[in-house]
Amino acid sequence: MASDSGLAATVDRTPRTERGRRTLRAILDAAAIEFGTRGFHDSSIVGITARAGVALGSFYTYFESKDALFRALVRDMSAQVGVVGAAAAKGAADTLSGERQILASFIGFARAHKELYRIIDEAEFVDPASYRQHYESAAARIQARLEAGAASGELRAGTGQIEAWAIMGMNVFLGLRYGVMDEALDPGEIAEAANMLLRKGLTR
Amino acid sequence: MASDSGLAATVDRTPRTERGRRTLRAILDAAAIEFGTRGFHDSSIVGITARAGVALGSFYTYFESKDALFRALVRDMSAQVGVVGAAAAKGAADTLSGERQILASFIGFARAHKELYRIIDEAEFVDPASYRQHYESAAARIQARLEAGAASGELRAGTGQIEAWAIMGMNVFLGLRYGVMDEALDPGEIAEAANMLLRKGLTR
Amino acid sequence: MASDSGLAATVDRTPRTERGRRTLRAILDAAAIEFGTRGFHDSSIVGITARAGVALGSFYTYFESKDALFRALVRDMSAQVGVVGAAAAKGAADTLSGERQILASFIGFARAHKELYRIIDEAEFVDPASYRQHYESAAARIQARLEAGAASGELRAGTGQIEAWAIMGMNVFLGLRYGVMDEALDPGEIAEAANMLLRKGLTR
Amino acid sequence: MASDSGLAATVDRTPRTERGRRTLRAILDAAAIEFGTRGFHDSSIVGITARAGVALGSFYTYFESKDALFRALVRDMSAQVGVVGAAAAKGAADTLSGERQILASFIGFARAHKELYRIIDEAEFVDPASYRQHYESAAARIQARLEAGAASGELRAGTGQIEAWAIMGMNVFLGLRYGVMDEALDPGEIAEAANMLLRKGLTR
DNA sequence: AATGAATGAGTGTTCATTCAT
DNA sequence: TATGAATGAACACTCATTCAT
Repeated sequence: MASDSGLAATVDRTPRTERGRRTLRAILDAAAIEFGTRGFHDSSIVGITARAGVALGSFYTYFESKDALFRALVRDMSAQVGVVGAAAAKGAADTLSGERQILASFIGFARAHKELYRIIDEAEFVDPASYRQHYESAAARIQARLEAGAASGELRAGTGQIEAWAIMGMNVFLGLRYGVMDEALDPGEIAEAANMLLRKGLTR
Repeated sequence: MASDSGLAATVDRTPRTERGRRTLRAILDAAAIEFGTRGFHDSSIVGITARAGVALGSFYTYFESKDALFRALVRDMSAQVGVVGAAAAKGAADTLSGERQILASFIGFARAHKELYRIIDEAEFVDPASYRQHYESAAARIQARLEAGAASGELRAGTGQIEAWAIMGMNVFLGLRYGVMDEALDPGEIAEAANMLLRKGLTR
Repeated sequence: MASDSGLAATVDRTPRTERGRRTLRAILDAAAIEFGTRGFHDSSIVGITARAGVALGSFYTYFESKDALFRALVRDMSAQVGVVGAAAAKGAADTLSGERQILASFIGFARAHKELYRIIDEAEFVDPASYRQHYESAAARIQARLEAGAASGELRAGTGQIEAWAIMGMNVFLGLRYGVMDEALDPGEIAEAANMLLRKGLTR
Repeated sequence: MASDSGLAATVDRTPRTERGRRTLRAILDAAAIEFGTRGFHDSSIVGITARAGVALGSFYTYFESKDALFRALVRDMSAQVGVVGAAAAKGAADTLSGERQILASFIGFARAHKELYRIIDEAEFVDPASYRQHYESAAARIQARLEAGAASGELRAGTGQIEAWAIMGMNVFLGLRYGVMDEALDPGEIAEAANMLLRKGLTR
C-alpha cells in the first residue's frame, strides 16, 4: 500500500544488504497500514513489527523511534502528493484545466491511499512542523500557478495566498468526501464541478 | 476559553449544588486548554484536574472517562460553530453576503477558540462518529443555503453536495490559515476575497 | 434477606430515633445482598448505600468502615447458625437424631441465606479472627454433644475434637452442595444419609 | 513453595529461552506465596514481581492479567491435590485403607502447601468455575471409589453423591484444622480416627 | 441525621525502548 | 542483523473515607 518513493531519504539508517532492504520495506508498509487504520497512538511497535513479520527489536535497526518512523511516513506522503499533482498538471491546455486535472488525480490518489488523511491529520499532533510544511508548500504551489495564470492573462490579477488556501481547502475536503468517505462518484465529475466554481463562481 | 453553552446536555452528571457547578466548569475550561494545546493523548486527567485546581478523583464525579469528556467537548464545539454561523448569516441581504459574513465570523471564532481545530481534528481518531457528523451537518447547512439561493434565482441552479463540501473546505482552511496560524489579516478582507471567488470565479 | 437478630450488639453506633433504625436496617439488608452476591472486594459502599436507598455519607453514621460492617455481618451470621442449630436439636430423642435434625435445618437455613457461605468464606481474608472463631465454636458445640452422648452411653467413648471437625466438615459441605449449589433434594433425605454414616459407617 | 508440575499447560505464554523459564518460575513461586498469605485482592503485581526479583513489566510477558495468573495457580493446585490423592491410594489393601491413606497424605500436603486453602477458597470469588470444578471432580473421585468398594462387596451398597460430599467435607476440614491451623497431631492418627468413623460410625 | 461533593492513595495494565544472546 | 525477554515510567480509573452544608 505504501509506495516508498523517496523514503530512503527520510529513513534513519539505510540498509546495506538486500535482506535489510526487504525488512525495511516490510516495516514501512506495515506502518502505513497501522498508522492509517488505528492512528498514531493506537498503533504499537509490537503491532507494526508483528504485521511486518519481523522481530520487535529489529525495528530499532531502522528507526530511532516510533516518532521517527511516523515523521518519515508523513514526509513521504506529503512529497508524493506534490509529485502526483505535478504529474497531473503536465500537458494541461491552460491553468484552469490544470487545476481540474490535479483535483481529479488527487481524488484518485486518496482512494488508493486511504491512510493519507489520517496520517497527515495526525501529524498536526505528532510532527507539527511537517504538518504546517505540508500545507504551506502545497499552497505555495497553487499560488505560483495562479500567478502564472494571471501573468499570461488567462486569470484575473490580484489573487494570492488567500485564493491558494481556499482552493487547497476545496481540494482537501473534496478528496476527503469523495475519495475517502465514499467512492460513488466519478473523480472527473467532481473535479469538473469544482472547476466550474473556479471559472464562474456561483452566480448565474 | 471554553464557553460552555449547551454543555450541560453533553455532560455525564449534572451537579446539584453551586459548588459542583463551579467544579464542573473548572474541569471543562481546563480540559479545553489541555486538549487544545497538547492533544488528546498527551493530555492527562492529572494534568487537567491540576490545572482546574481540583482533586484527581473529582474528575470522575462529572465524567465517566477521559473519552467521555472529550466527546462532550467535541460536540459542544461543533454545535457552537453552527450557532455562530447561523447568527452571522442573520440579516444578510442575500445568500452570497450571508456566506461572506459567515466566513468572517468563523475566522473570528477560530481566533477566539484556538483549540477548535485540534479538538475537531483529533475527533477523527477519538470519536469518529462525531467527526463525520460535524462535517456532514456543516455541509448540509451550506447546501441548503445554496439551494435556497438557486430557488430564489440569485444563484445558478445545479449546485449541490459537491459545491457545499468545496465551500466548507475553503472556509475551514481559511480559518486555519488566518484564524489559527496567523492573525495578521482582517477577517473581513479574507472573507471578501473568498466571496469574490464564489461570485465570479478566477477568470477575468 | 438478612434477619438481624442480635445485630444491635455488633453494630458500631446504635440509632436513637426510629428513622435511624430504619436506615441502619436498610444498610444491613443491602450489605448482606451485596457481600453475598459480589463478595467483599467487589462490593462498594456506594453500591450498598445506593441499594439501601440512602446517601453515601450516611453509611458512616452507622459504621466505622467497610470492614466493620463486614465484621458485624459475619458475627451475626455465625451467631445465627448456632441459634438455628440449638433450636433444631431441641426435643430430639437422642444425640444422633439431634445431629440429623441439626443438619436438616442447617441445609434449610443455607437455602434461605445463600449469602452465608460467601460471607463466612470471605471472612477468612477480611476478618480471620471471626473466621476461626466461627468454626472453632461450632466444632466445640459438636464436641460437647458427642461427649454428652458418650457419657450417657449412647455413643462410643474416645471421640473428641477430630470427630467434631469431621462432622462439621460433612455438614458444611452438604450445606454447600445441597443448600446453595442445587436445591433438588429433600434436606431430610440428605440428613438421613449423613446420619446413617454416623450410625454405622460405610461397612455392610 | 509452589511446585509447578503441569503449570506449563496453564501458563499464558511459554518461554522459549532458559532465562525466560527462570523468570516464569520466579513469578509463579512469588505469586503462590503472595496469594497464599495476603489473599488475591491484597496481593499486587508490584508485590509479586518485587518478591520475584523481576521488573513489573515482565509479569505481562508471561500472564495476561492478575486474574489469569490466579486461575493458573488454582488449576494447578487443584490438579496437584488429585495427583497426590491418587498416589496415596496406590497399593492400598482395600477401599477404606485407601481412604485413610489419602486423608493422611492430604493433611501432609496441606502442611507443605499452606497456601492451598486460601487459594482454593478465594477461587470462589475470583474464578468460580474452577472452584466448583475443583470440588465436583474431587467428589466424583470419591464417589467412584465408594461404588467400586460396594461392587466388590467390601462396602455397603446404596451410597452415592451424598456420602462422597460428606467424606470430602470431612477431609477438607480435617486438613484445615490439623494441616493448616495447627500441626501438633500426627496425620496418621487423625486419618485413623476419621477412618474409624467411616468404618463403624459413632455408635458403640 | 442526612447529603453528596471532594479527596488522593493505590493498582492493573500498556508500551516504547534497551540489551543480552 | 535478528531476536525476544526485560525494563519501568506513565496513566486511567476505583473507591474508602472525609467534610462542608
